[in-house]
Amino acid sequence: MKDAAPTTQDKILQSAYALFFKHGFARVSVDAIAEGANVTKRTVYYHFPSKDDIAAQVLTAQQDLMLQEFAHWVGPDDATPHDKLNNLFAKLQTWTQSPTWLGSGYSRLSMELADLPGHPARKAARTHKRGVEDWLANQLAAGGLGNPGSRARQIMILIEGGMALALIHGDPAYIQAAADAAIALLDDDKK
Amino acid sequence: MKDAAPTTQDKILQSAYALFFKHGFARVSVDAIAEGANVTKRTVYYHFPSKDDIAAQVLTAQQDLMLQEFAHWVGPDDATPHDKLNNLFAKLQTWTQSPTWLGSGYSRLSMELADLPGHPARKAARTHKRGVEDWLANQLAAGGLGNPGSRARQIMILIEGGMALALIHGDPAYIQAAADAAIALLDDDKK
DNA sequence: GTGTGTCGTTTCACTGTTGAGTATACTTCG
DNA sequence: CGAAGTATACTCAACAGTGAAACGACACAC
Repeated sequence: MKDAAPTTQDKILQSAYALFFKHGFARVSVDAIAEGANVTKRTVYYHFPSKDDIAAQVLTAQQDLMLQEFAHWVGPDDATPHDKLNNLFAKLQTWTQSPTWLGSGYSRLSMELADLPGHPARKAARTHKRGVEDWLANQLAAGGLGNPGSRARQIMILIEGGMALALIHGDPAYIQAAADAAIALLDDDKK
Repeated sequence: MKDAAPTTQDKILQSAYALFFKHGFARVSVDAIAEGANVTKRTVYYHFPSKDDIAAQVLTAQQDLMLQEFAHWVGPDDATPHDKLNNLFAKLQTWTQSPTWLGSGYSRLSMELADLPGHPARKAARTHKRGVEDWLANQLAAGGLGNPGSRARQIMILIEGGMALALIHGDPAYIQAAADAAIALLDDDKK
């Protein structure tokens, strides 16, 4: 197992990941990241040019993992879009009910840095969200559905809104409501 | 015109509003709030016990204004739910296209303070979102629709998700997609 | 109407802490 | 040796919050 000896870079990214996703960007210090990685701040600055850059790299590093996770969530490739959506939202609801869940890290960082559209972490978040939307559209297209692009976008909106309101109210019922809406839209032949 | 002499408290709240909604909570200093209100920091602390409390009062003060704004957006009381929704989303899209628009301040503050569910600003945000959802349900019920509660919740989710993704991508098309979904759900008799 | 006290408000000047980022020296390993 | 990586110790700025004094308007006395 290679994991027994993670590189210093990885240790830093892992520490930063945990802290950023818990407390956000501004309220995490580079000292705290260093401490979590068991190195000094100077070492952090040897591997990364700035705190902003660390945030961007954290998000980028998570991207593939998240897509794999989603792919796992929808279940077997040959399931119907209907079943895939149900599976996806069921897993999403489980996830949001975890006591350590604090929303989507990408969305949270984007909102915290709303006034800085050029921030590297913002770009990473955009790439991630677009990647998920595209992947979702492919899933729907593979299931033979019409308008996979606009359907995928609507599902993204429902997921995003559901997570946001579930977080704000601390109530997973918003995920269920989003799931219901997604299924209803899927069954709607007019679109 | 009484507005010519706003109280010191109001000046502080107004300054804090502008800064919090632009830069978020953590990246705004009490010194900056004071400067924007043309008072010293000590004066700020005379009127408010803490920075956290200022945030909460800013959100609370905006609450009624936002509801009035929404009421204005949906148009005449006797319009059909269909028309009201169309009006609402059209105005929402116009709003999000303003160059100074940076998302919902309530959502952004909630996300920034995700790890602090007991924070006074979080409570103010919950109250606000719940208020909008209830108002929306009343609008739908007044239009004679079934299941106004669950429909209102789905519309809230679409608004929330649409705004989040419009902000992340800088693309108002997400509001349009949310509007399409909302109308489709409204026309869907099964629900 | 001038003097004096008082109370609500505001300011000046300050504390102690923490922040991002850096100059430089040490270590370790090929 | 030399280069990559890590640590010590530092700079300088910004931060939330505070102590104590000054201001200003109004009240009451004479």
